[in-house]
Amino acid sequence: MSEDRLPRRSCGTLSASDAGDTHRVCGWVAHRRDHGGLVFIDLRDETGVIQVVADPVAAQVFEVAERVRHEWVLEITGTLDIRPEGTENQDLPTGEVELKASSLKVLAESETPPFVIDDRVEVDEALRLRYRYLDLRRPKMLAALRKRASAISAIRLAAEECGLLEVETPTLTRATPEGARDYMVPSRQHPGSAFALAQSPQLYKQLLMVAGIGGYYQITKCWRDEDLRADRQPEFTQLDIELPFAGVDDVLGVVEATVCSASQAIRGNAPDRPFPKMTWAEAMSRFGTDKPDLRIEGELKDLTSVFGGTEFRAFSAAISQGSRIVGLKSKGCPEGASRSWFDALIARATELGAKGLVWILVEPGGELRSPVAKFLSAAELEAIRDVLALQEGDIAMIVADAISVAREVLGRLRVELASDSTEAEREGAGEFAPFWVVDFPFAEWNENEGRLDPLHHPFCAPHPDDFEIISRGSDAIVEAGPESVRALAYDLVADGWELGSGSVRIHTRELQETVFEAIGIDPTEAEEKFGFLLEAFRYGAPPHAGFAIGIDRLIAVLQEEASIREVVAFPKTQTGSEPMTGAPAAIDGSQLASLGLSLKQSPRP
RNA sequence: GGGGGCGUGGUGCAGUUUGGAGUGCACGCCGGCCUGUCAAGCCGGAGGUCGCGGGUUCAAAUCCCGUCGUCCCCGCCA
Repeated sequence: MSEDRLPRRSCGTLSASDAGDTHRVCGWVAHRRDHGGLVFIDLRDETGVIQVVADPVAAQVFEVAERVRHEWVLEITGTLDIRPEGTENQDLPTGEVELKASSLKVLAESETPPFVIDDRVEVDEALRLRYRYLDLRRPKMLAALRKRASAISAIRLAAEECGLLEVETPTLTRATPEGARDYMVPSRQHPGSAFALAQSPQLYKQLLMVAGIGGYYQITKCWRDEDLRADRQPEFTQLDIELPFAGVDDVLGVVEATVCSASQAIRGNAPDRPFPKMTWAEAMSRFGTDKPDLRIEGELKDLTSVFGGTEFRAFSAAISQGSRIVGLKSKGCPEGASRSWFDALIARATELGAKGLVWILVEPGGELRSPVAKFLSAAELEAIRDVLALQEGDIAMIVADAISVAREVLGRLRVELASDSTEAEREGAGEFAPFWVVDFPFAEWNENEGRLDPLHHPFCAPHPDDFEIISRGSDAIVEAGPESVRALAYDLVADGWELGSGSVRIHTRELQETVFEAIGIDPTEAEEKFGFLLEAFRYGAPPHAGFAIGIDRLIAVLQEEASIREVVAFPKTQTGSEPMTGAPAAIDGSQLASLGLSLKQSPRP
């Protein structure tokens, strides 16, 4: 309005200490309450909401105030008053004061939005993504973006305090032969050739170690053309770290520093360091998964010894075939102890690959109820109660199967049953308690291909204690049992999420070639695919180790969101499309021509 | 590639099991009243291709087949 106008004040920052002065605010109409003779407007900007009062005494202001609608953009100047006694709003940070408008200018009108911009209104996610700019206008979403930014800023600071140098690596790179499918980028200058969008900076960061970088980090986008989940987007952000002359604990220390700084930024507190460690073997045996959710009560227990001399045929037969009997306690069942609930539980176990499932319910008074109770001796039942620490209302689930199957099935049920109950009922809900899973197996048997695959990637160093086995090749690994042959590889886990993984790397050509051989990559193939890395190792590569954290996941977990889409400004749907822009879109004919491409299949209309 | 959930005025739902007139609830929207509200309140009103296509039937939001979108999961994600 006036030429020498006041500086813009943020709506959410006005307080009693600003009262009595004239202020100028700009923002969106969050709500309007028209009392006929008095109009209240809640004006929202990125910092919060301030109540504006339009009084008929200021006729011009009042006339406009009666006309404005949701989401109109206004510039308002007025005096900040302490609210009349009894009209303060405790629920609003600015609830002690209100702006008495002396000037009200409409900067932009708005059509009625497709949904109300309010944290409390639930909207279909497809619609939110279609109008993401309106979705992001919701205070909760803006706060999520702000928390994300502050966490990333804190991470950079922590990384730099650890002496790391941020180095950018190419995102247009060469397709990696293994791992995820690549997003391909055809090149106009090289018809018939294409770049791949980087799945991770893995090889580049190792080359930076050879280059002599004292310690590297990068916060960067990575791309993987795989099917999506709540915790997976086709493009995601990774905190990538690599240290020269470093061992496992050096890396874990740096990662802990960055994770704690992110936690401090978002939650205002950080977990104790060092984070607890658990071996992969322990995670599998106690929880049936390599990313256990420790908030859930109940662990897997091996009950095989309990049934050494059992009369129960299903168990005795299983044991004689080398199967194990594994049990798991669950805290009650959500729908009471109905027969149909247990039937569904058994059906689910079968679906997950078990041959069957035995359940035992502890009834009020302590009696054990089970369809197979009559086949089990009193001593066996009491041993189950004892080993699983069963209490009234608990359910014991018992699976007799190959150890890997029994663990897999019970590990899944453990998580699925917990997600049926509410968050509040979970042990330790709300805590951020990350921990390390260390000593991952070096490789796993690929049933389909009939060969060993690296569990992490082919650049992980073997565990020194298992090096001898690996050096004798794939047959020796298979003979020893792939699960027992370890790599110096580790994951960071929290709340059942894999937040990141890393390893000590191989840094000599000789060992790298040995490892390639052990996992079935022959020298010709190795030369073609990773020749540049092997070549670099000829010129003095330092021992090095590193880690990569999924930033989207870390931030989602820190904000206790179930999906990373809640902490990504413009995420894609589960089918990898973007409802707002319509991406991906058909390729224009002239673009195809300039790339030297033709299509075999027309895109769907 | 596979399993499951959802799709009904602008939004969120109920209705679908057991076919019978587009029936209902809350919010939003439009109009009116209203000077202390704060997701204001009261009164009135408008607004529908029940995702789309096909089938069964005298009759389909409802049953069947197909398809699209979306969410969760399996496979996949070194």
